[in-house]
Amino acid sequence: MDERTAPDRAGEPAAPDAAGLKRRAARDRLVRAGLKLSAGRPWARVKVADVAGRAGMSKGAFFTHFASKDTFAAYLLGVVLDQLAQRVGPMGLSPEDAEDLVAGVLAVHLRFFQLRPEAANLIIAARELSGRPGRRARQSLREHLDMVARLLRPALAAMDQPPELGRQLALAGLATGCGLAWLEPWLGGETALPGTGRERLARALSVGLNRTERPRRPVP
Amino acid sequence: MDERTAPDRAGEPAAPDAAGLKRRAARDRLVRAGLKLSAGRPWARVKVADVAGRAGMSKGAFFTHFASKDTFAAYLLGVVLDQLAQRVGPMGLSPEDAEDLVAGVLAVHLRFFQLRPEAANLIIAARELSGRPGRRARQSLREHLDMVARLLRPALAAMDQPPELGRQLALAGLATGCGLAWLEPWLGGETALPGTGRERLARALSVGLNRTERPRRPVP
Amino acid sequence: MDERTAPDRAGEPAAPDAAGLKRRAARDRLVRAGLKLSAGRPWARVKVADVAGRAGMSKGAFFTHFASKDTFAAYLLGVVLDQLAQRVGPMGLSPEDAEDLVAGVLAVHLRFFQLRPEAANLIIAARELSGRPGRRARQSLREHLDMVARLLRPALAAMDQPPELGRQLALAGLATGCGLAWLEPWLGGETALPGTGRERLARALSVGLNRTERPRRPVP
Amino acid sequence: MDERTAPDRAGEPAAPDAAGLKRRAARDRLVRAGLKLSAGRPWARVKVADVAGRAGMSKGAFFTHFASKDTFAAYLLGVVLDQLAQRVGPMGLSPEDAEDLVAGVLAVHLRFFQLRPEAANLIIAARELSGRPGRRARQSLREHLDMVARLLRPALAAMDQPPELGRQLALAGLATGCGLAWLEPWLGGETALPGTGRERLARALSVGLNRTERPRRPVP
DNA sequence: CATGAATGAGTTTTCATTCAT
DNA sequence: TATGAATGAAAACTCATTCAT
Repeated sequence: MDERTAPDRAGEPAAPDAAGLKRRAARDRLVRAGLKLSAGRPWARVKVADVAGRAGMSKGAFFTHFASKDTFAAYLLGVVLDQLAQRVGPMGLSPEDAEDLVAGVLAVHLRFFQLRPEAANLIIAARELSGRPGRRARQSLREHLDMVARLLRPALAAMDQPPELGRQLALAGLATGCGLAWLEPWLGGETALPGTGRERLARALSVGLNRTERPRRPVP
Repeated sequence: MDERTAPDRAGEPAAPDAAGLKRRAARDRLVRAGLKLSAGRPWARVKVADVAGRAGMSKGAFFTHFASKDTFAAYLLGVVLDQLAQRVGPMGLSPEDAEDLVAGVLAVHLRFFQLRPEAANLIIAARELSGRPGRRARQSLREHLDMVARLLRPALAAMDQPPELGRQLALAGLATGCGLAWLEPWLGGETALPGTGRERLARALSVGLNRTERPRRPVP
Repeated sequence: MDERTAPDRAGEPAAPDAAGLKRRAARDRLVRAGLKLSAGRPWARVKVADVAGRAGMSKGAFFTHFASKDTFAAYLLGVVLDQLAQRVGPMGLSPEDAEDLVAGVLAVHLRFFQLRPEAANLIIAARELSGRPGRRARQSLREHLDMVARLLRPALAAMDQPPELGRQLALAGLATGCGLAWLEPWLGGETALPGTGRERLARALSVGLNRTERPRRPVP
Repeated sequence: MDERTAPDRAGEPAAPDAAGLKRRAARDRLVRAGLKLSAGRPWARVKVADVAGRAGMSKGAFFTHFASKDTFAAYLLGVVLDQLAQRVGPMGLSPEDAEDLVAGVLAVHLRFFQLRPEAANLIIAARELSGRPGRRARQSLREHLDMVARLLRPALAAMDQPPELGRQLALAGLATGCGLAWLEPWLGGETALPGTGRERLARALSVGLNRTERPRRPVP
């Protein structure tokens, strides 16, 4: 499913013997089940028993793969952020136009959460994580923001915008996509952004950034 | 605290006698306690006992004011949306410039959730409400969006934008503010939008809407 | 409503002044409300607040009339047993035929509980009463049984049956009426005794008693 | 304890392995504990924690066996009705004399509730069950009445009584036994039917039915 | 390793009763 | 005396986690 190594469990020998492969397959089934289930309900309503059941194993087996439900949540968050990164990353390869790049990156964020409501639910859930899983979740998000910021840096420079704006835009993309992800379906059809709504938003923001008079940097 | 009438309990005669005032004061203490506590933690971690305790009364007394924790949540959501409306409403009175109005309305939304994290938590919590409180919460939010859309209509017309965009912008403001409200504090200082970040975002969006080529309406 | 004196409260001066009359009227309203409400639901589901409300007064006022809900229950039981006695008592005046008398007394019991489901509910509730109200409830029932036994004595003698049978028949009448009272409506129409079912049962029992060979008294 | 299958929990494979047997034993301990406790107090005063404790397990374990206290009540009712049926059923095998059969069936009912006060408490409790457990409880009782009615049919025919009387007699037996079950012990020794009292009642009713002039069927 | 039964802390809600006004 | 707001002791139920088999 992905290249991440086991989350909190003792360090699985890399030995790709039959047993090891089976085990990895089982873990992937758990991950898929976890994502599927958290797409439709808040994380607190996702039961370990349901995840295990849908993955075709017992509750006990779940805990041989993940030390706790929290650990699992942090792991899932990492997985979805990886998937998001895989959509965002390639955009940096063709930076023909600064406005396009910014708009594109934002739009990808907004669309991603629409397609993957589990991402929003997991980010919301992350705030309840404490201890190591909490730190890990935070870490995953920070890394994502950094990655996006790096990606946007040349575009922002071309727009004559300060480089800090990169992280802020990434954060805004995450926050907006995430917020829309549960507000829209919950409020019901007529209150949703139409198919092109997200693109328009992203482009408008990008255009606006490019054409607004530059903010005067505060003198420190 | 506010002019809303009692939520689900029998219809408090308007009699503003001593007892009535005391009761209303007690209810307001509950509301304040509820808002305070839900500012710092997700709604599920707000215990009725804590709310009542902080309001200086017993658990039982809480239930003489609100029929259930869910009812209380829906009521609190109504309260914060009212407060938000009180900040947004007056902006419509001085619509000198379309761009300014749109930017202002958005900025107010973004700032509001920063100052009132409980608003974000309550909106998130609303999704878990079922039955009457759930319907009520949805209703409150829809009404808020309608109000904002009405307010923005002239500005959007001046920008030659379709009127539907009003609701979508309101939704985006809510979603973004809401998302930022818990992502920022949780991710920690360096990852936050600086004081002026929200304004810049709001203005850029407004400017962008005004200067982007108009979306070609799909021919039905 | 009835001639019973106040249940557990200090001894109301017999003075029938205006205030006293009003108070007695209020108490009667409580009694009527209590009977009405306990007709439709088990006693545990009858709320003091509902009784008081239906009687047009506050919960607090209720407790100036009855020391506790238990006291109230015991009192209501006394009231319904009085009413039952008023139907049974006169039958003793025309003891033309022994079989008829026994059958009649039984039939009255069976029919009474059909018309007054609250009687059954109150008897069931009585078992949960403790302390003084419990003793009082038991006392009321015992007195009723004694009364019926006294009434039946001549008839039983004529049938050449032992006098103890009187109390036992009374008990059986109570038990059967009471049991039918909640089984029939709960099981639904087709499982009910038809209108004449109770009479037939009562008469058959009476006839049977008269024509069965006498039980040989156990030699002590 | 009995052959009934699990009540509302997933359908226990018939696998009679060690674990399965242990589990079934645990459930039986719960059932025994439930019956024991409800023999001495009304169902509402039977606490899940007590039942579980007496069965040697935790509250939580109880809920792995029964979905709710209501489900448990309905199940217990089924168990006692089964036990009653096991006493009544065999009587139909030696129908030498109609009067004897009717008297016997009634007497068994009356005695059963004397020995098993929990039966009466559970029947009373059944009226408060709602939803599926409520329907199930009703169903159990109706089936019992049908069974008894079937059993009595030949005897009633021999007595030249209408067949509907079967169900009515069953109902009367249930109601009387049930009523006596809590009235007698509660009223105290002297007010009880002596050991032979129930038999006499049953026989008298049977004799009476056989010798009373037949009710004239109403002309429709 | 896998299983799934058992655990038990934690939370909402009800309602008879009290008592200040 | 009347009111009705406040009290607080219950009690059912959930579910992540453990552990004997």
